[in-house]
Amino acid sequence: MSSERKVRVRFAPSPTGGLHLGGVRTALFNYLYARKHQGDFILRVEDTDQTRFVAGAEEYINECLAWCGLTPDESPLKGGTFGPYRQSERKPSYRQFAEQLIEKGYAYYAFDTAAELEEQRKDQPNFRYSQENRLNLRNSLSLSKEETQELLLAGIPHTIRIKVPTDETVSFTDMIRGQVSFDTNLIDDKVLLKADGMPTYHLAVVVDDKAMEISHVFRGEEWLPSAPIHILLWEYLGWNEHMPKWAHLPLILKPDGNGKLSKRDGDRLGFPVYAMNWKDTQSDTMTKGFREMGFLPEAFVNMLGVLGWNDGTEKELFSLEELIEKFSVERISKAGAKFDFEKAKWFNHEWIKKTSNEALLPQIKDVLATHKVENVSDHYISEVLSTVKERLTFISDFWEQASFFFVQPDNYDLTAVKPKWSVEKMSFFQEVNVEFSKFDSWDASALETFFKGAIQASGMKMGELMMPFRIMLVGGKFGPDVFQIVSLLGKEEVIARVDKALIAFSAE
RNA sequence: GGCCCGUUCGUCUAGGGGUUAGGACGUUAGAUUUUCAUUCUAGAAACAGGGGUUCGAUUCCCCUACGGGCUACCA
Repeated sequence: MSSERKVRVRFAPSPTGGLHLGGVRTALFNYLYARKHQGDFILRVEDTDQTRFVAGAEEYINECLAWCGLTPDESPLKGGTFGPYRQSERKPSYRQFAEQLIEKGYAYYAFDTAAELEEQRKDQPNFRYSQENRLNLRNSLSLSKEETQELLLAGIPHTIRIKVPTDETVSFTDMIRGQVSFDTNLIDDKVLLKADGMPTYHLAVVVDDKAMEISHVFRGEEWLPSAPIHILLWEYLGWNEHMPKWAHLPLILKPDGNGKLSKRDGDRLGFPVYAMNWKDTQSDTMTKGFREMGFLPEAFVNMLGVLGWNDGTEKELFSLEELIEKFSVERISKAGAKFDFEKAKWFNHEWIKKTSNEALLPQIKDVLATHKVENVSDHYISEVLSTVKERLTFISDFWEQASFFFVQPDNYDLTAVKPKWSVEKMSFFQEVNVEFSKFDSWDASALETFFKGAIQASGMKMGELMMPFRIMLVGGKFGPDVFQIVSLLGKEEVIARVDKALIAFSAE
């Protein structure tokens, strides 16, 4: 948080509830650019539209960013020298700028009510409030000065609209797309200040970005069509030399059909779309998040970082620090990217493998706790984790992959044992169990040698006894190497499990 | 409808006037693991179409098609 910094970048979500993948990626690219250039990363909340404001959303956004490691230097909760960081708290300043534009002839009062305009649109589907028809509508351009004053003094509700010029071209350089041009005749006179005195996004971003000395704007491609409005505003307000550089990020698209990825797609296709669980108190619905699903923040950030960006090499696994180091705007692709949950899972798998047991331990303990497993030593959990780590896609898979290390199997896959079960096998295991009890050092390879030797001595086949042994220990045909399991479980436990299973196997 | 942006394997992408068009996810087949998963190896799989420019175009230009976005007193 230092105002001398040249690069100041902001992430400005609207607190409608939940933080979408696309939102996090926008935040990430903002963050990467800021850090890459030793600049500031700012969180501003755009809550001008009260009807869409959701309580608790601000804290939620903060938590999401913190989880991803994208902690803002300035934010509504943290403060900073350019506050306030909530748009709704900046209300007084907006009107002043809108009126300044009117004085300069770049904007005007419009008295048409929402209902009247609605009526117009009914008749003409292509209706636009623009230079073509603004003189036929009720505003300070078509009305006389006196009439306008009268209406204003009478307190008639009105908006302030930008007066878009005729026959001009607005062009600008987008850091991702290059030169982009718009014909002003095709741009409508957007509302700048609403009848309730609140600014629209168009006025607010420009005023706020100027006030907060924002140097670079990274936002979704959906904002490209309104960029000319913003550029006009920067010029009209006389701030041309402070205008930020623009970068319109490609969108994240639905995996199957067409269109932007939405919350509904996640529900429909069975994957999260929000960074963290979001509980909508109004509808009392819970939307699942990546965090709660068992994603590591490193994997989540990595996945988003390379969705529409790469460093030009074949490297795909990046930590946040590496992303900062390698990041360059020029390498952001122009086309939208369909979200692929399979690949997202792969990233998580890779990151689980990369992460140390110590770092994973707290989350593993949480998983165990949900299954009422407590009072297990960290050392033991860590040992178990080492044996099953590479089998995990999500942290929550730990239970499925390793529950038998903590609780005895209750059910056995008897169909795999029973048909070939025999008195010989029964007595083999009884004898082996006796031998087990005589072991002093409980070492995996020594046990393996012993067990295999015993099988040979019995004259039975290896496979006929290995499989039942496995099932005795874990309950089914799965899991890591048998003797690794044996050694981890410990002498007492193995003997107990064999005894227990023997009863189950011989029962009818 | 209008405007803007885009288009390389199914998906994410690398590449770039002359390449066997590379990688990853997924998929298929083998190997390993006397289980399952992992892992390893191999395979199938792409330059939207049509015109130019050029000795040569997937790469540059134009058109078409397709996809996406925007077209609110939402952001």
